Amino acid sequence: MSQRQAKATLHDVAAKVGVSPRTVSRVVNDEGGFSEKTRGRVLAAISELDYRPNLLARSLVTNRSNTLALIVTVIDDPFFPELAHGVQAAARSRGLTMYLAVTEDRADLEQELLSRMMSQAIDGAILFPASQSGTEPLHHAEIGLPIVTIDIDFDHPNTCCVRSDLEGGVSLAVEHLRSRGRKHIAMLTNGELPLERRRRESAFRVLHGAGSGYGPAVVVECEATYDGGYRSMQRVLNDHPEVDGVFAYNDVMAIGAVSAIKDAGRTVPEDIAVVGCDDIEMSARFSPGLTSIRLDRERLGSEAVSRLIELRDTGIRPDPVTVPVSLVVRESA
Amino acid sequence: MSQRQAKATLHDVAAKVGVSPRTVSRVVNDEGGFSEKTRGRVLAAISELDYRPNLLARSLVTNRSNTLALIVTVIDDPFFPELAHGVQAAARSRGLTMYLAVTEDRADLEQELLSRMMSQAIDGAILFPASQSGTEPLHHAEIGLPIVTIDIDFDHPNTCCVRSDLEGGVSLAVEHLRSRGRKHIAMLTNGELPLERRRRESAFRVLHGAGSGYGPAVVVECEATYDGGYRSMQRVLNDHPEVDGVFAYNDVMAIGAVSAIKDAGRTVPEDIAVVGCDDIEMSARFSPGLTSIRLDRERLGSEAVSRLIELRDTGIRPDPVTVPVSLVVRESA
DNA sequence: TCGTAACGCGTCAACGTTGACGTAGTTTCG
DNA sequence: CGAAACTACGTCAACGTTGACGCGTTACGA
Repeated sequence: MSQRQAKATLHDVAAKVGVSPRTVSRVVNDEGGFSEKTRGRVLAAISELDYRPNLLARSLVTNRSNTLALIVTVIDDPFFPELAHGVQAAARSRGLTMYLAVTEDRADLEQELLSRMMSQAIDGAILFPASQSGTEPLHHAEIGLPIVTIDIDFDHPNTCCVRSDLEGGVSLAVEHLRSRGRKHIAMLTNGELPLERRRRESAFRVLHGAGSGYGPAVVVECEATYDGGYRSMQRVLNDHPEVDGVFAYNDVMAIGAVSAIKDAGRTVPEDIAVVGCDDIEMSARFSPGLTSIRLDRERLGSEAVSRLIELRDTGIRPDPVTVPVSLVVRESA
Repeated sequence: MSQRQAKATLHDVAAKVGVSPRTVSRVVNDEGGFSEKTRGRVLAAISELDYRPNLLARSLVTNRSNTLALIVTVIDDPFFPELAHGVQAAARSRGLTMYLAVTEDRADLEQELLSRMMSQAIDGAILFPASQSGTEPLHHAEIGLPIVTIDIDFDHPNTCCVRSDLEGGVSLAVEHLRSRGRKHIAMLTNGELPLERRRRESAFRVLHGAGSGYGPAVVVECEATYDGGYRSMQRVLNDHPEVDGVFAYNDVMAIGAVSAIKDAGRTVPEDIAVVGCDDIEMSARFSPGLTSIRLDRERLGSEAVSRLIELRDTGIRPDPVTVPVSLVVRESA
């Protein structure tokens, strides 16, 4: 038997003070239009009854909840928790609460989450789209859920994109590897990702492919996990023994690759130099320290949040941004 | 100018079909009380108008949202994402959606989140309490938010606790270290944690303290981070050179400790054996592989979710559970 | 044949809040 | 001194849904 005392409402407070609920509402929202004396009495009653506004009812009428959601594919990859930090900080500084939701990289789950958020008057979503998600998120954008996507531009009015300069990252990585005397660079990438994300692959091919004086470009696709990196590195070692430099799609894969290289009895960076991407915290602690392309999570987070708010408030598509990346040199390359 | 077409409501569907909104509602919720013919026409209209129920309005009247929140202190520590997996799986299998929220171990943020969830008719929260959170969560439980806590028992009617057998874990770890011939075991623990979590410290002192034939027990408090583990291990190396075994509060700290040991020019496990706790995924990949006390996230997740639902539906406090732990032996001890 | 139950549906109020608007009473100012 | 503006409220409907209840038809068993 839970002795849950019924929650106090505006009416209860109003009755206690002897004013109308509307006046209490005005005090709660600090709208003005009440005397100082009334304000005092209302506030007293509020704290006495432990009144808390029902955000549900409020959202029902205002169609706004001051809540945003960050929807990511996985949280195993430490990059996403770190991104969540950035988003949370930006959201809080603007008075918004952030919820985090995980799609497990499944389009149906993504769909379901977006749908749910729409009908819960979540103000908007920052979405890292699932591999197979296609254009379904657009449907929600069309119906009115403002969506800011990360890295992938959906090119839709109620949508906006915040990207990292991944092509720039590819250049930084490849040029760094060259400056270390590497001639044969392989790229470990993620084949399940949507076309947009393949831009870095193109960038790599341009830099390092046939006709560049280097190459040919070795590009291996694999899952964006430690195991994926490990196995695809094994393949590279086997099929392309000439490779002396590796650029991985992300740090988790890079760490897997380093393990594979070590397990094959070769050394990093002497035999093969490795550069990752994301610069997750762990990379600095890994041994050897991982050289990586750093993505600026703070900046990504704040740009995404501010664009989401703009989208919500004006309905006008903000300009997309490209956040610069940087090279962090450690021992692995 | 976003061309957001107004969302369709029950009324719109009803008007289109020529029945009352109440009947449409019955079809949507599959309550029965309508003919097969009506059902068909309603469903047709629903898909034609792309009607989606407004969960907000529904929750306002039913006081239920089929949404639960997992509130954790941090997401940097990989244990929490892994726990989130367990909870998400359990929640989904019961038709609930999980949101994840982060308190950054701040009591005020925790407070705010709970408060927000209450007024958004979130069905309940699975809470990993912040260090300093005191008894404030109880306040929310009192007003009606079902809360399942992890590891820490608040002992309140509208609350329930799901624990790991951490004392058992301490025994497993200490006995394993002894079986490896270790005589002088240090424990790295987290001083900021609430009293309940200190139980493992007591367990350790009993097992290894004065009078046990071993000891004296060396217990060092530090932050539950990599750096915390690193620095406190440095202190141990300095102040207690006789120490040949270490049990850390969690794997992240253990990994920091291993790094400190290596940097001091000593070896793991030869000079000092290290056992962690949690058995996060990374521990298997770390070199040397970390021996650790494995907490069962799947089980924790499903126990927590089922208890939360029981609490919500019956209002009766379910029995608390203690989930067993196990020892995973790798190279570090 | 009639009473009764089941079916299929409608009506109405309520959930707790805010937007739009109205209205006394007071102040301001030309 | 009268019109206008302002202050401090109150009233009412609406947001979109569901719970409680009612009512006319049909079906069925005695």
